[in-house]
Amino acid sequence: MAATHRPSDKTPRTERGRKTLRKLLDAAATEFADKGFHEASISGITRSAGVALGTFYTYFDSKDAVFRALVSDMSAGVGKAAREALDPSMGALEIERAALRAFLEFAAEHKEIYRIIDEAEFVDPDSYRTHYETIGARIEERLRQGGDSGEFAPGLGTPEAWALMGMNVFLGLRYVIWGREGDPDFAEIARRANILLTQGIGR
Amino acid sequence: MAATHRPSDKTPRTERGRKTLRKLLDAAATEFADKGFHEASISGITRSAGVALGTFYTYFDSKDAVFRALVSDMSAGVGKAAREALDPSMGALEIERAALRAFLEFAAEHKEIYRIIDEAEFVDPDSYRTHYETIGARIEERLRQGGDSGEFAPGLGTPEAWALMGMNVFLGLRYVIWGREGDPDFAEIARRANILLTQGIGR
DNA sequence: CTGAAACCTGAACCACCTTTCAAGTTTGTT
DNA sequence: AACAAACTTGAAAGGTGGTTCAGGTTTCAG
Repeated sequence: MAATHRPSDKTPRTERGRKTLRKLLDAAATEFADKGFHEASISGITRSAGVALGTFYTYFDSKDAVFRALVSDMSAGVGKAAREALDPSMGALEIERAALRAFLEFAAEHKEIYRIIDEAEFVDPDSYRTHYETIGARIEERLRQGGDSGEFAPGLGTPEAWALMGMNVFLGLRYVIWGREGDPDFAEIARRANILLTQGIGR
Repeated sequence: MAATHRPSDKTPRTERGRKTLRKLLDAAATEFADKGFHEASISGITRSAGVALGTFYTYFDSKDAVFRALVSDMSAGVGKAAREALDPSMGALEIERAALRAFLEFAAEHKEIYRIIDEAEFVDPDSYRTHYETIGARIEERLRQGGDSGEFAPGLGTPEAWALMGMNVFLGLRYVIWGREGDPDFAEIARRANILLTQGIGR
């Protein structure tokens, strides 16, 4: 049990190697997003990468290993996108609205990434949990700062952070992944979520 | 494509048959929860149910079929638990607190159910989507009634319902599935979520 | 230029599992 | 009791696809 996942250094040493590795990672992202982990096949990946089957094992120890590599790449990508959309000069509330909007837009542009991270719950539970715990901690920190600055109520903590994260994820699921004709746009969704956040649903 | 899933009536006609079907469903729930859909095997299910391999196919057309049957069973179970915890005599806000608390308690008692429903996103996307859309519609209806009675703000709709559902699901993930030593209890979580809901996070 | 390391190739190996089926047993009805 | 329908059995068919490997090609430091 408790697979150790030592890196088992397969880092390429030549330019050709780095090119091939990149082709394999890109092909794997598409293949996993299209078919899901189990329906995806190594031979599909290598075919679409334009290399022979055996080449795959020059760079990865297994099908699981390439999936893990992909998840950690992508989880980092989400964090980066969020950081770039936020500006410390904004007010705390404004930050939350911008974060949700950035998240929705990012998800819309990278639906494939989201399917892969979701499937990590089953293929690589540790990365999945780490992914959400990292984001949750970041939100919690923002709530705390908002409390310090007097914009938010004091005493907000983990439960509020996870509630907010869940809100955002489910709004993404409904309006990005399952979006329908006639749905409000992302800015409108972010605005309504923000109202809910400020005032609650009471009258 | 667009698999039709006709029921293909394999309903048992004798007492013995009904017993066997139940044993298979229970065994399947455990097997899928323990190992996930793809690692689970029919032979594992039949072994733990104490019947021969071939018997499985008297009751289900395929591995997918038993999974679908399980998801729809369990989705119904969640709905039933919620309905039983709610009483129309409660106020609208109180209903939301009771609903979250009932949900958390149900999840705690049926962790296996949640892993299975999550995996339906990949194994049987239609059931997965139907599951959340049904619950979302139910929440939306409650919000609307709260609006009519004057307890909630008017004009609450789908976005608010999905936000609330996401809140609940993620609180369940964090405090039920990934609960830690020293976490607040479910009543406390429901209370804090309720405050967030009434007053928002503003001061 | 040259040799060793890095990289590539694809057929074959192999472990695993879903599904089928023909033959036997049990149940319930007439 | 007698018979048909329901149910059970487990061996084996049939497929799939991850992984290995021995031999060939390319790269690059010295």
